[in-house]
Parts: sequence; C-alpha cells; structure tokens
Amino acid sequence: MTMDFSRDKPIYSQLVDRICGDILKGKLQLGDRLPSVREYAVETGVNVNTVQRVYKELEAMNITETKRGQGTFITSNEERIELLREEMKNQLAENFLTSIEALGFSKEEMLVVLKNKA
Amino acid sequence: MTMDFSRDKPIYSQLVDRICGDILKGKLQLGDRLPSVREYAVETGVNVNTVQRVYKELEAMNITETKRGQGTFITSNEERIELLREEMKNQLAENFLTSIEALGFSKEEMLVVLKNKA
DNA sequence: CATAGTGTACTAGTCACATATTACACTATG
DNA sequence: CATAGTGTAATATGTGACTAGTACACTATG
Repeated sequence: MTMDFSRDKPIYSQLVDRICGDILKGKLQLGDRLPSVREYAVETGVNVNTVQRVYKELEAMNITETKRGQGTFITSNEERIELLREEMKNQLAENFLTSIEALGFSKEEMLVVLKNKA
Repeated sequence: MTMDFSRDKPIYSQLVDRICGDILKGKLQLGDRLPSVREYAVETGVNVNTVQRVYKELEAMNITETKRGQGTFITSNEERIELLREEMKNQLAENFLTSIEALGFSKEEMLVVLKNKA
C-alpha cells in the first residue's frame, strides 16, 4: 500500500490517529484484532519498529491489549472507548481555542467561519 | 524574560505565532519596529539564530520588511495584514475540520462543545 | 573614519524519528 | 515437540529539524 504521510508530524503519531479514528468511526469494533506488526508494516510501507511504537502507544492509552503470540486487540471495554472519545473531543476543542486566542481571534468569529465551511 | 515554550512545536514557530497574534491584536502597529534579533533573543531567552529564523519567516510571509543595519519593521501595507488575518483564520478552520474528520467527529458535534467552553 | 548597532552566513552539536537487522519470548497448531 | 506466527528487545545507522556559537556585512551616527 505505502500510505502517504504528512511531513509535519511523526509517522507513528499519524498512524495512532488513524487507528483511533477508525475505532471512533466504527470501522474497527471492540475486540477486533489489529494486523500483526509485520503485516501492518508492509501494508503501510513503514518499518516494523515504527508499527511497534504505534501499538505501544495505543496500549499506553489503554485502548488496545496486546497478547504475546496472539496479537493486538482493541479493548472490549466500551467505557474506555467512550471516554477516549470524550477526551479527544475535548483535546481538539481546547487546542483549537488556544490557537485562536494566541492569534487574536474571537470564538464567535471562528464559529461563523466554521459554520460556513464544508 | 525567558519565555516558556510548548515542547510539541518548534520555538521559532511559536514566536512567529506570537508576533502574528500581536499584530492581529493591535499590540504591534503597522510600521512598528521589532526588537533587534539580539534584543529579542535576550528577551525570550533563545538563541539569536532562532530569532533570525523567526524574522526570516515573517519576511517570507510578507508581513515584515528588514533593512540591514536598521532593523525589522512591520509592513505598512494594511491590505497585507488584512489578508494575513483572513488567511490565518481560514487555515485554522481548515485544520480543525480536517482533524475532527480524521477522528470521526461531526462538525455539529464539535460546535456544541466549542460553544460550551470558556 | 571609527564605532556601535543592525541583519546575515557558516559550522557544528543535539535530539527525535525512522529504518535495518538480529535475536528473543510466547502461543497456537499440526 | 517442531514450526510458524505472534509481540518484544537491543543495537547501529542515517537524516532532518532545531538550536547554538562565532564570525562577517551593512548602516547610522558622532
């Protein structure tokens, strides 16, 4: 496959985002098994170590559980996923507000822009 | 002064944002002279080269003009600043929308969150 | 024309990231 | 119990972004 990655962010981080997105979108279901590190490395065209880092990161976030010899699985803990959803939503909002404040825009002003966009 | 910088973004980039913000907020006026690279380096506690990079970046954005031996000045071109304002507003909005889409959130959902925040 | 204050250029060091390679540990399966 | 497929760990290497130190070039000013 050899995905294309943006250059302004580490690959491993983009992959984490991608997987989180797939979970939140429902493309990946609770309990699903992720591809093996070697498989996913080939799929995405990156090194095994990079994939390992992705899986490590996900596990640290408590959204996957890895079992030696078996694979890496999305947690079956629905609460955790729901919490993740809220966390990420909040994080996004906070970051956005911080950015607009730093640049001198008002929240109201930005809301208008957002509404008028695709 | 020794400002504190976030670690997830280059210092020079944060300084560019800061100055842009100060311009858009009116803290810096058209035609104003910025501190010299050395002055600003001391003020912020970073290296002269870092400041130079900031000024270079700003000049590339056409929002400052630098004159050897004299200093770096905010452009007097009001249109340019107004354009900058629109550009940055759009950029912020686009980035935000891209992020929320990647993570599987809807625009409407996020608008609600934003409204309910400080 | 000397001096001090500008911006600028060059070189080098550090660090995070990504890669490559190799070896190890565990588990399922025949 | 052999084998193939999992995740894990360790080491070395290359590269690019960022920062720092130092020296240079230009300009105003007395």
